[in-house]
Amino acid sequence: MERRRQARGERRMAEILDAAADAFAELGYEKASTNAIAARAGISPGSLYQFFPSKEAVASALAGRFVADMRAAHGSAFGEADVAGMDLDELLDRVVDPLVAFNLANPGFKALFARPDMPSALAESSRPIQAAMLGQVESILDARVPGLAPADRARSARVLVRVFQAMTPLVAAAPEEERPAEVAELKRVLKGYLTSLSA
Amino acid sequence: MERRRQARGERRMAEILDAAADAFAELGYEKASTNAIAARAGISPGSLYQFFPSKEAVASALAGRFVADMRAAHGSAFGEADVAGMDLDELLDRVVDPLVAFNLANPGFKALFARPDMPSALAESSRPIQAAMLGQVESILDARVPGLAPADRARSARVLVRVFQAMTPLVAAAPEEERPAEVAELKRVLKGYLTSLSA
DNA sequence: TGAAAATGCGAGCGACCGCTCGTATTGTTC
DNA sequence: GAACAATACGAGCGGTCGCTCGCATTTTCA
Repeated sequence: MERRRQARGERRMAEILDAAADAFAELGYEKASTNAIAARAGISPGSLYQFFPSKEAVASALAGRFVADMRAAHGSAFGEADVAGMDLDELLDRVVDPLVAFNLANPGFKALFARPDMPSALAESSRPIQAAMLGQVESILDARVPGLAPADRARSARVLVRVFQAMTPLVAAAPEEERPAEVAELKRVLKGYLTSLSA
Repeated sequence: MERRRQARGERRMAEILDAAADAFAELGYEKASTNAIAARAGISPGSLYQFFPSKEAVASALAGRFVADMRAAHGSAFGEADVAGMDLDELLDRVVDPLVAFNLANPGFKALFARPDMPSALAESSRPIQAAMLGQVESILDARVPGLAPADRARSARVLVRVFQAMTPLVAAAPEEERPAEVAELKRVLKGYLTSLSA
């Protein structure tokens, strides 16, 4: 079902995803109309549909690109060093800072991944990264809190991811000089919870 | 600008708010159309607009009713007893349990309050709820952590409310037998953060 | 009892949505 | 350069949305 793409077409697709990320960030998924996305990309509505069969497909492709970008930029920082022995503050710095930076650098990201009411195909696209993040967090938990039962570990991982997702918009919305303080609070929440788990 | 209402009109307004709460809970704010709300209330679209000038006004009135209901049901538990001297676990029980119960008993509530990404129109309508919650939490913080600077206190209140908002859907989505465990995790997060603030 | 006010109706307006289609242009292949 | 695929256009389709308006019915009150 794949059609032959020209180099120009590949470029167009990237431009469309850029425009979609912009529009999603500024307007949210629902209010970012396909015509508006096309206009931001400097093309006609019809041209958008030369490359993506639906609005959902655009979002899905954008989600895929976010996943790839995140893996490329920060994937290694997640699970490589000796998590078990590291100072808790340092561990939090190593995990939280790159993720916060990615969220700030990609404002459209949260519109696609931090939503409770997502279109089904969109939820499907975001499942890999959700699962990956949960898995990484679970492996960290496994190293830091060895006595945890699997069900409790899974639940705690969900809690940690959820707290991060909830706090990130607070960080992004804060004026720039307030951000370090907001990030510190995010880490404080996570640290308090992790400390409580170890006790 | 107020018009004279008959008793029937007051009843209708309550029915419309009931229908709106239903529709918001089931469909979310955006997809709950005013015609659908009117249909659920058993009236015509025109009749709905006899009582509310816009969809946002319906949401705003519903938010107001939620605040009143919450105050009536659990308001006393929030700020009356000696918050300062109370055991932290007991304080959390007294604050969290009624709020969780209210959320579970009023499924439409989370569409107005516990939604991480709030459209601007909705944000305005739900501000009374947010303001009420922040104020209560700030007064508790004032009693429990007296050394906190006003700006830090406000920030911490935002963090606590945000965490609660983020965790509540997790509680609501969990199967009934899992809920106590999820609530316990919610309290654990809040306790860890509060403990960290006092240190 | 009769006029005025409040309540009730529902077809439909104007705006916008995701998306299509006929057609024109550009690029590739031989 | 001819044949064909890929790219580009934009008016407009079918549909939904929040909301209106002309008009019928019920209630209030003098």
